[in-house]
Amino acid sequence: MPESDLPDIRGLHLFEEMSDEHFRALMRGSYVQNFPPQIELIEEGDPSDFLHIVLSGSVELFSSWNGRETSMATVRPVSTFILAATIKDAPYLMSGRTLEKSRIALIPSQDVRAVFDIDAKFARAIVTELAQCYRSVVKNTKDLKLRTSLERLSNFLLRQQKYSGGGAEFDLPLEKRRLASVLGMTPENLSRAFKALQSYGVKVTGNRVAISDQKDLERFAKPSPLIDDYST
Amino acid sequence: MPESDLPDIRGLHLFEEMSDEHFRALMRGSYVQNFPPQIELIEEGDPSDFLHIVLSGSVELFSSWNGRETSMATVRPVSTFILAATIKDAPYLMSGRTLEKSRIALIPSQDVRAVFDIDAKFARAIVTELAQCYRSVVKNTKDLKLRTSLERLSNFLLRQQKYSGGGAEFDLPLEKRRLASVLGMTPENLSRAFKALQSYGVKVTGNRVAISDQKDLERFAKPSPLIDDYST
DNA sequence: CGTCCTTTTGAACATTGTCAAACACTGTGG
DNA sequence: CCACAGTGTTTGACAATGTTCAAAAGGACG
Repeated sequence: MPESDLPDIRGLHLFEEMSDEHFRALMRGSYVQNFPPQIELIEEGDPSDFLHIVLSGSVELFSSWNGRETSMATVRPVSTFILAATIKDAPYLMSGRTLEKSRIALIPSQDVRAVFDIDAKFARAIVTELAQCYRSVVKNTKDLKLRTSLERLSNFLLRQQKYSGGGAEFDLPLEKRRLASVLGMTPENLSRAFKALQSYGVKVTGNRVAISDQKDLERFAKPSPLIDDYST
Repeated sequence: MPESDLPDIRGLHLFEEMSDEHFRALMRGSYVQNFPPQIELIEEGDPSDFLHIVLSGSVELFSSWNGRETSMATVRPVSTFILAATIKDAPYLMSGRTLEKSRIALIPSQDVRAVFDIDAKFARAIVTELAQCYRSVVKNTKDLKLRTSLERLSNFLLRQQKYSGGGAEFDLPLEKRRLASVLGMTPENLSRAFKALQSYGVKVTGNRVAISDQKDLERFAKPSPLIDDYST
């Protein structure tokens, strides 16, 4: 592991408060690697040998069953993925592939578990991160079960808008086909959903989204902090 | 907290390995209460003052949005719920109500967090439990996004059969209307789905399910350990 | 300029939800 | 014991939603 990568990793919530000694112990067996786009880093069902950290680029987590595939989440820098599998020493539940050229750190899972047991600060950070992940998935389930696809799209746009600074215009950070998969619908259906949102003042040109009547869209989308807030 | 309840709680994975001293510290501020059926114990959005443990009976976790409601999970003895909210000191994401007469232990969230920081065994147990919960929700999301309602029902039946001992006949442990909500469909749709499964050898009489052609149902349902196994 | 891939559109189809009514089951009070 | 109310379940007709398939249109890139 090159020295130059250490600060990025050390700066993560997960590693910020732990002792230097334990941090070095973790990094000793770790390494950092550059991957081209569209590389499958992990496959669901594989044993969880490494905790992964996205240092740059982005990684899509997805799952397959019976010939179908769905996008579960997108991991952006700097954050970890498959923490739960690492902790439980259980097989991955999701596959992961790079979306673009990405720099990924790999930390041996058994080291993570070992340091967890001797460093209370690290343990606290892990449990906080994991609780955060859990709550995100619960919110996603609520989104899926309580809303129609049009409502999911509307709220996605509002979340994205907020994340992009809150302006009336912003860019979609992913392909529409993958957005469709994230939202649990087909690309065709998404295309029609965008069209249907025109009546609420949403205009889409390529990846650019313009919201002309904020209040109207919000009245339709009815965003809720218990579903749409990333942080809490 | 009556002495007689302590062994049940102590026997939970979560509290099994921690020191006696810390366990007593946790129990000091806790109490146990009996609730009649259909009592709302917690409401989504409320601050998470207590970690809840179901000692007997059962509790349904559900969520609402825009006048709709969906059942998220059923908690059976002896297990905890809303662990993530307790850890993060964040509002509940789900509401909880008793389904039957139930005995519930309440442990102050701040005590849980305090003991977490000083008892490594307890911390380890919490993180394992939380990782387990996380993986359950991920599996549920895969179930929802990758399968049709008929496939979800089929796999639910196979899981339930396994859980009931594996015999060709078993009872549904919940009302059909709630099963429908758990599976993300309407009661009417569930009723028709049961009828459609007749062609795969599934017969339903009241709450009793009989599977006459196991292989045929499995060929249709295609259960996967990465979606349907509770334990891993 | 072609080629490849994504996105959009249209039409047919499948699935699921809604509404209303009938039916079944349970427990109550006469 | 039975009538009855209340609730859960099933059924049918219909509407809304979502998917599939095929084809056209648009963009990115050599």
